[in-house]
Amino acid sequence: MSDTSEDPSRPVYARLPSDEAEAVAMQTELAGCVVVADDDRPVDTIAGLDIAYDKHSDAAVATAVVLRREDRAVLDSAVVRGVSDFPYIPGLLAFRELPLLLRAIEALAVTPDLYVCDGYGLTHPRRFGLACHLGVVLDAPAIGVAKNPPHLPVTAPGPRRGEWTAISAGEETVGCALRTQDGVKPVYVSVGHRCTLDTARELILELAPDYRIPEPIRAADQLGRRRLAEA
DNA sequence: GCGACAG
DNA sequence: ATCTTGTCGC
Repeated sequence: MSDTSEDPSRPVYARLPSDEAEAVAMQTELAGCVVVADDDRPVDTIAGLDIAYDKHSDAAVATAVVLRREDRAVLDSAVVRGVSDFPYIPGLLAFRELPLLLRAIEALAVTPDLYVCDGYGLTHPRRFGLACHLGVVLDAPAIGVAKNPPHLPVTAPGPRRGEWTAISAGEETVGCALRTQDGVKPVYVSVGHRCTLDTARELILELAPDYRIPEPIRAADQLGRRRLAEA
């Protein structure tokens, strides 16, 4: 069902910003587009996204894996090899990863109801992490799940699966630390676009029944490393 | 006040 | 992200 005849629907990435200042300006402007509210449509399919990098070459493999929420079965997946044209700069991860992730998403045959990104959503210095950027560009529900905490005061949640604490920046709540398994380090969940933090937190917990990392991201991560090791 | 910030 | 084995525990 993918029609590649035309897609001027990505003005944001007609070109990458030429320097940090421009990137920051883009984020600051786009941050106003983020919607923090749940859609009416139910979430039945979720896509996990990730990028694996080769150790010595500049090769990168972006993966998108769509899982059925009901049983977390894999419904579809896409892999795309490429190179990042932007370096990793704290706070500007989206400019490094989004182009490749979008290509992987385009290669999917199934359009997921929601995307789960590896990294921050609103838990970002300018409230516009990778998950927000992806969500706004696709105008789709998105959630960010990071393995490391932001430089904000974070109170450790209780030791049991499901326990969590809110993460605030000033007066606003920008995310939460969520314990997805008993006794493991928490993951940091934040809204990317078109969903609420409560929904994001509940969904991520539901999607992580056996491991610390939620299944969508875990599946994408594993697929990426496999394909990187193969060819 | 300055600097620290996902992958 | 990536470099890296065995080992402790359920």
